[in-house]
Amino acid sequence: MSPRKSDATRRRLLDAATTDFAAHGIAGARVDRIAAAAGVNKAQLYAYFGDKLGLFGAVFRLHADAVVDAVPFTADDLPRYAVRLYEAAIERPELVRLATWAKLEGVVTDNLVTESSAVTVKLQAIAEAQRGGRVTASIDPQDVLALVLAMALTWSAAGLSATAAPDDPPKAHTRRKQALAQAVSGAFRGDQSLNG
Amino acid sequence: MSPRKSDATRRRLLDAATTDFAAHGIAGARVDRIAAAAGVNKAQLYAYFGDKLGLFGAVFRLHADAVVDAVPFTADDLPRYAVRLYEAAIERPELVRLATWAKLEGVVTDNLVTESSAVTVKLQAIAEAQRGGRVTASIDPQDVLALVLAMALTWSAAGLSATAAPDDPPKAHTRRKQALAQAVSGAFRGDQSLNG
DNA sequence: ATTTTCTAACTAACTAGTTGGTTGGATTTT
DNA sequence: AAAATCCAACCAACTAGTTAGTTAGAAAAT
Repeated sequence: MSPRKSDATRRRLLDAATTDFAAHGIAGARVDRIAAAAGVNKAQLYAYFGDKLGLFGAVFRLHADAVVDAVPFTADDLPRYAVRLYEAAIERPELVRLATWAKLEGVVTDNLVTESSAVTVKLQAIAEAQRGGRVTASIDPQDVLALVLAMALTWSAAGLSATAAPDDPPKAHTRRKQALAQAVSGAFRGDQSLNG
Repeated sequence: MSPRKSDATRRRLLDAATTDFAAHGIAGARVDRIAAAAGVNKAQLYAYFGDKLGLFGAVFRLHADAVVDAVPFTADDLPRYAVRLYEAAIERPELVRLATWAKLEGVVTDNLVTESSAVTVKLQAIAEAQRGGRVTASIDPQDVLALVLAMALTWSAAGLSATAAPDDPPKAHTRRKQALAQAVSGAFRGDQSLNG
């Protein structure tokens, strides 16, 4: 039951694959490059993960779980959730890049962040916050979540605007986080009626 | 001075390239496939556009111009601008896909929608609306524009949520557009003080 | 001794980009 | 007007290198 050597090999492959898939996408990633970076023979890669897409799937699941575990959802405080997401997307941009590529390359049918079981919980929490008047009830929970996500990832690798980097001046981060919090706060405010 | 035959060839190449680049990205696109789809010999493609990246650049510029021409910017009515963008992104999703891929594949240094000269005009219009109290002054014009863009493209090919399609039920489009307009309206409202 | 983990070498198909030459219509020459 | 010349547009076939995926067997662990 000691940690088998193959587990370390697997791990090294996943790390190298994360880097390569995040940098180049599925079509652009190179199996040889991944194997070389991991210091693992290519045949091992195929033994563990079946094929290139299987490897991508493993990488994707790994990081999706990490983000869900790391960023707690607070339906009663959406601005805070948005800011947490902003920070996570900057510190570890891999998942956003992987997800964006997966979507563009069509390896998922429709939505991918929105289809996991963790999303159901979030939607229910939003609905509850709406009943309590803490989030506007005139926007569907699905759209609330989608918009918060989009706003939080405005400056991420998925966004079309300038991408934020960890080494940006602290003032820039603060400015964006305040803008984000204020915008999210105003967008879903529950105690007033607005017409579009 | 009659329209030269080569113009039609060029056009067919650009059309085919748009489809292929939008569908598969730069690395995923295939020069042979594009030439075949256009009914044009591959050597012509290289004669006209230099190389694969040159072709991508031509395709990208073509669609970027089309969108800037088609979607007028109204700083005094950001919700309306957002809804117009939502509609444009659904009717012709090519540009969003092309831009997203360009950003992911790193063919642009930092920002790409944000670096054109058309953006300067928009930023100035936002600043003016802020001075008039029609847009909140506590968010930098750059961030206002970035957030509006991100919100409008929430359900586009670039977003991580479910992608909207032209043949979605009209009710779904209406629901999303209302949600978008309300959220944008609340996010940048100028006549009240909100703390993040 | 036997199962598991690893590896070098291989293949068949595919890739972006090039070459050398052909076509058909317009311009110039006779 | 007929023949010679010109030229942009066109194309089949090729090159040189890369690609995902496989195989048969060595090394190591149990």
